Amino acid sequence: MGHHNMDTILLIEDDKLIRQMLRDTLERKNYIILEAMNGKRSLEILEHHNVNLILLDLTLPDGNGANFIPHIREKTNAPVIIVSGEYCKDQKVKTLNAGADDYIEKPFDPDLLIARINANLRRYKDIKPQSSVTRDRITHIDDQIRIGQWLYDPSRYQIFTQDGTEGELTSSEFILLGTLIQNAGRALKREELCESIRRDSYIPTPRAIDVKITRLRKKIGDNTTPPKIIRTIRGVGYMLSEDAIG
Amino acid sequence: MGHHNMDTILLIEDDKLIRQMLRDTLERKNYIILEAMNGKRSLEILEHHNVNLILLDLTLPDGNGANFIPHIREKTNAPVIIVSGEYCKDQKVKTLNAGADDYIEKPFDPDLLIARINANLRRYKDIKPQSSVTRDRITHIDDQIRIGQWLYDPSRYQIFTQDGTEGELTSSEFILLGTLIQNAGRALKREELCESIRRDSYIPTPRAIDVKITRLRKKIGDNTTPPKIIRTIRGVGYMLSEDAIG
DNA sequence: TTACATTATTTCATTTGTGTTACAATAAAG
DNA sequence: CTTTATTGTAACACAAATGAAATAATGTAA
Repeated sequence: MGHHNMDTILLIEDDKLIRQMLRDTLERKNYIILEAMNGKRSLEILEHHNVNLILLDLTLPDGNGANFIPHIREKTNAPVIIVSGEYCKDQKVKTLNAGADDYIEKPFDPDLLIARINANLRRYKDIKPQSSVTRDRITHIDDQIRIGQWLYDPSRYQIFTQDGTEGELTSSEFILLGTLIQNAGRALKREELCESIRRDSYIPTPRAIDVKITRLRKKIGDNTTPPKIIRTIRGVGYMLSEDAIG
Repeated sequence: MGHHNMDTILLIEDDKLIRQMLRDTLERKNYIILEAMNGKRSLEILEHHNVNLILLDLTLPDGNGANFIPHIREKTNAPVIIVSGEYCKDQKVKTLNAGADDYIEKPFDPDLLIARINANLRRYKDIKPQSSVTRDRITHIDDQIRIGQWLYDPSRYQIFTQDGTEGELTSSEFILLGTLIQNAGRALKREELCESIRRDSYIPTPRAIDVKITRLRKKIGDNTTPPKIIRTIRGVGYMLSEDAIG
């Protein structure tokens, strides 16, 4: 995909006009832009997207921007460039110590900003060759599928044995199993599995998946040690064995 | 940490004012917004980011929006909602056939738009388990890669021999190997390797890498003296031999 | 060769990750 | 509303992985 320079920049800036100005400037240089009007939101965005560089305003409605740097660092190592309203040497030192990578004052020359951004991106890439996580396409199950000694029946939201005996999966266990089946032979992280069973406005902790997996294993009879159908991928999550389906 | 509803919406719309209006409306509902002013750029953005839903204007500078649907579908299965300037039944049918999921006309009621968006997101999630972007340091190697006599399989977080025998790498050994593969032919400093496997808030001593390398060499069968696959670069660190991969 | 520096390997206490149960919170059913 | 089923968290036991330290082996320079 040889588009060079398609890096993503997250703008954390409360002033809408400045955001818009920055967006215009940077989009002209072919960057992909994400905007956050405050610190809290920026963290939420980082939870969902890989960004290559962050422009961080110091005066945010929910606190001094510098205070967010540690939280940003928990989520990404992308370079953080501070955009400060007025020059203040103490503050500069303080923010750089806090983990910022560069510091630039308003008003700034657009070309200078671009230059700084490029320099930081270059440095970042030298240290960490890293790109966005790939996302496999997942197909919908519409036919019955054999899973172990069971038949997974999407139309009835339940599993059955050959002789018609009905399983006892709850709906979320059924969905979880479906997700595993759709991705058989691929290790799924707890977070991915969480997504598949989450109810609106509530996301369980990753450990809740362990409990569900335990129950699921028991109900489908995956009782060898270690389990053969739903395998544990230590440090990652779980994977349905390809041998188990058909 | 309930970030529910933190879905990402890609706006494909040439009119800046409408883009801005949509952004305002949707950001108020906590969606993350990406903007593309034309079809070509939208495809580039999709190359880099996972989006949950797409709002597609039909009148774009580089062609009718409907023509982009197949290209969008090559990159994502996220629902596409057409935003049309004027109502035209033929066009509606045509775009829905082309793969759009919903159709809404300008001018539209913001609440209606939100309702349609939510409905489509819900439907999409019923079908596809959605993995949020994760930030772990797992390699982004997409395909299996030969390494020595092994096959490095990112989807299973494990290495395998030609005949399917499974390796015994731990997840961090697997990640370490991935880092070496990504940088094959380049000597990596211990500090760099530390980075790739470090757990949150803990940085091991560089010597810990030696131990991991020893274990890794043993497990991949790199047992010549000196080792040929993972070579020691004295005074620097380690380097994966380019001959070993393919 | 020796003397020194760097890396390899083993050991083992510590840390981390997972399986499981019990229970509380929540949703569903009567 | 009460009862029941489902669900997720907390707690604990256990297993695996990890890395610091000690020791052995190897490379390097003189």
